Amino acid sequence: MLLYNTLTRQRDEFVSNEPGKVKMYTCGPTVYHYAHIGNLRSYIMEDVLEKYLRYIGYDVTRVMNITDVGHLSSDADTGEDKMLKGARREHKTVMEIAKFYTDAFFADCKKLNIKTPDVVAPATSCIDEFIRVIESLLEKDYAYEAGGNIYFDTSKLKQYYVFNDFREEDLEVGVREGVEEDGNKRNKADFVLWFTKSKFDDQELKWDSPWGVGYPGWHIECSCISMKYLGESLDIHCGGIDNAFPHHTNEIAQSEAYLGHKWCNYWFHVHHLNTNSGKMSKSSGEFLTVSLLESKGYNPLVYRLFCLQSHYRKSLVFSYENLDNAATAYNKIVARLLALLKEEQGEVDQAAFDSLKAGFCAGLDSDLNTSLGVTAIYDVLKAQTTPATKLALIEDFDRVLGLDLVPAAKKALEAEQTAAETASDDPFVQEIEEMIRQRAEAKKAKDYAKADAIRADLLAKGVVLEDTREGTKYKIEK
RNA sequence: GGCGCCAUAGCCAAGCGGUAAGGCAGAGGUCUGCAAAACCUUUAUUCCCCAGUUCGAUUCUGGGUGGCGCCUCCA
Repeated sequence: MLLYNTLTRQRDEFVSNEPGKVKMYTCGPTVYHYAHIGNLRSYIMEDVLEKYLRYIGYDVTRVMNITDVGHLSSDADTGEDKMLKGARREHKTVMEIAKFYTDAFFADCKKLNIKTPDVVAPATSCIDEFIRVIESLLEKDYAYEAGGNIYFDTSKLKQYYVFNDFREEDLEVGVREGVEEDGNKRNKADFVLWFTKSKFDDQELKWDSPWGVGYPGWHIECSCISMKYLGESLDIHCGGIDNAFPHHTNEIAQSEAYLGHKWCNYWFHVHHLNTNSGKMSKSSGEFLTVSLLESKGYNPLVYRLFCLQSHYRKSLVFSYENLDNAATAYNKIVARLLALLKEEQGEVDQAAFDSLKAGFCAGLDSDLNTSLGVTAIYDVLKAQTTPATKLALIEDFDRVLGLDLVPAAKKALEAEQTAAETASDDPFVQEIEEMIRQRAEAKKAKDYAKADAIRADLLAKGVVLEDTREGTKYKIEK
């Protein structure tokens, strides 16, 4: 398959280091708050990538970190740790906060059909590895101590800016409000590997190290966790586009300085979900969560479909209008599948199956074009083939798309059957059926005023009527 | 200021040099007393603008314009 690689800035044919196997790393969430649906867009698209690689036969090992320490809110050592800030806000310990939001994150993932990675490692579980790598970087002279902290020396690298053609003199430090420059740095781009000087007395997470009691910098965790579980070479590293610089740039710097060879071949970056007012972030703007969408009556998988209809490398604007659009599309697909389930199934036509499957793969092979993957669903629904073939294909595609389309249709079918079974002895249902009977008589007698009155009466009781060719059907709305 | 991504109908969106997929919404039709649903048909002479390359450009190149992102909180 072709995959856009931020490192080469083009679509490269994907070739794994070891035939048939893929080692994949994902930057996980910082667990001081709920994930918003913009964060989750990245995880959805990465999930599709992982599932597609498995679909085309790769044995994938995927690792994700949980950032539960070490994110400062400013450049210098004066900022507040985000975890601590969250803890203080909610009067809990840092570890309680981390546990709570880690659980919340995976609960959201489950609702969105995002598979949990094979390995999930909290940063706080790998402190020994961080220290070992930092010690090695110091020995190799890639790091230095200043003002009590350990810094990575970016001037020791042949090429530091791998994703962007930045020139150091053009970088503006402190362009954002509240960011101060750290005077301990030898070079503008240097970054902290280990902090020993915490400005806050109640810093809860501290570990002993050769340089004093402290805590790790932000970037070291991803490098170390990846190497701990996936070894010295990585096939694909995923994350949001905003992480390309400085986070991923720094990961490459420290990892390759430590290893002495190339570390990761493909860099997969998902672009942002925006609102009309710009980027959605944890610290500003509208904060949309999966729970919020659910409370407004949306199936979380509708949001997944919304994301899949766009390409991961395009910024996507969220609006309820567009989400409604996706909801209608989702429900229509499920309704068509429900109709297929009720038909005579027939045999699976292998030739049709293979040709439609090839269409689906052609889309995803082309830099994970999920929009074409969704189009493949419609191609199947419109195809001249048996219901069994169509259902088998949609179920097959769903191994990648994760929309639960056939299960949703089966559930609807079951609900219909259960309703039909229990209907006969439910007095409310008997009443409805009696009224429908009276309405049919009124219609026959062309007494439409009475027929409409009965319909209005039923509507008031929450019963919606539909006249179909097979007779009058009703739905009880809750 | 520097660097990068993007621009296709009312909205979302595909398209990778050969004459504009798909979805949602809309319109017309079948069915219907009406409504709803379902099904069928239909909706961009043109892809932000200006040059250039080419037999041919939405696709490539250069220059604009506009939107978004990054430049030590961020997915």
